[in-house]
Amino acid sequence: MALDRRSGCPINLSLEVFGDRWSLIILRDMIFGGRRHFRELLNGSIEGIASNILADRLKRLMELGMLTKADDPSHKQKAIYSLTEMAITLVPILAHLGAWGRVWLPTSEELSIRAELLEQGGPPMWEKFMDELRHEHLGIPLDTAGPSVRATLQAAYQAVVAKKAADASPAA
Amino acid sequence: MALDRRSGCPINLSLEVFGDRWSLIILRDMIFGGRRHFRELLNGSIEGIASNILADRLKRLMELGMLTKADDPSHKQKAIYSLTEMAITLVPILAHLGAWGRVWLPTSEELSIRAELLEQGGPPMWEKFMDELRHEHLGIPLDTAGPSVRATLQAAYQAVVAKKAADASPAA
DNA sequence: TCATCTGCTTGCATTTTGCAATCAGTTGCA
DNA sequence: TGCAACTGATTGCAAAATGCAAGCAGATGA
Repeated sequence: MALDRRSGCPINLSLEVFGDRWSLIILRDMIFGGRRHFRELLNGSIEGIASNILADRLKRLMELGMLTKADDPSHKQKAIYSLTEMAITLVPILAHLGAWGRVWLPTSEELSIRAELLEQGGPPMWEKFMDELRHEHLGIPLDTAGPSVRATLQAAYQAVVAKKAADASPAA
Repeated sequence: MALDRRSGCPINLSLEVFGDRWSLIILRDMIFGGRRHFRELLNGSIEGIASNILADRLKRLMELGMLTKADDPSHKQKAIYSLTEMAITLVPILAHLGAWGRVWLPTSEELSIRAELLEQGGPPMWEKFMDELRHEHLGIPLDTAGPSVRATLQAAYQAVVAKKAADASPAA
């Protein structure tokens, strides 16, 4: 499935790549959720993607050069999907998208804490995150130390979830 | 037409607002093309939007709070569409989208010059542009002087078109 | 008077989506 | 060895979205 090429406008072409309801959700789950397998993406999706749509989008994203697929040595039927540099450079767009949504839309607190931290971190944090993704997905050596950006975001998410649970049942 | 609310994730909610093939195209034409009327959007769209889709999206964007509609005093049948602050703050996202598309997708030279300038200008230029849009669409006083960002982008576009035409027929 | 323009609707064919069931092969465990 | 669970998908079908062409009533300008 190639691009429609309705026009050569960069915004239009970008929309033709991920201007649908699922492609960016899948990439979001791979980037921020660290998911690499079909089932992880299928069952881990809070939005509830259907398996045929997931299969179709993975195929399409591969054809567009956003993903690659490799055999998982631990299981003959498992496939590992990897982000390409093309997909990794979407991080700033996802950060902006999250920041905008957090301001204007009825987001939930626990799901928007990541967007908030990512916005506060700004371009330096995005760059660090992209380097981590390059390491994970492309095998490029990583020279930064300390906790990963994803782990930091994930910890903040867990903290909000824990706090909300504590608030809901204050009995010790 | 309200949000689906598949989840409270800010990225997901943003996609539910403009994660389709036309909403952002319409906003792009209003923001960068300065279009305010139905027919301008219909006939000026290089991607060729259909009139029923345009009508549906304008209605939806109004319901979502991205646009408002007012009577045009010059013509009893004309309506003027205006961007809200919610839509104006999409400028940085559109800038990133354009920058990403310019790198990774087969854009045309004349249609990507605006994205290039907008990327070079960075956040200061985006802020200036947003102030201009607030002036145009919300009536907020403008204190910056000099040529508008849109005029600058438009002039660059025209220059590329002229250059290409000259290259195609070099005879003086 | 009359062609043109205004925003927008209608009808209909095609495409995309969502949902549930299913598939063939692989694996881990008893 | 047997068998349930898991692997990445595919299939069939209904519902929804999209694309296209035509049309609409009222307003405007010459």
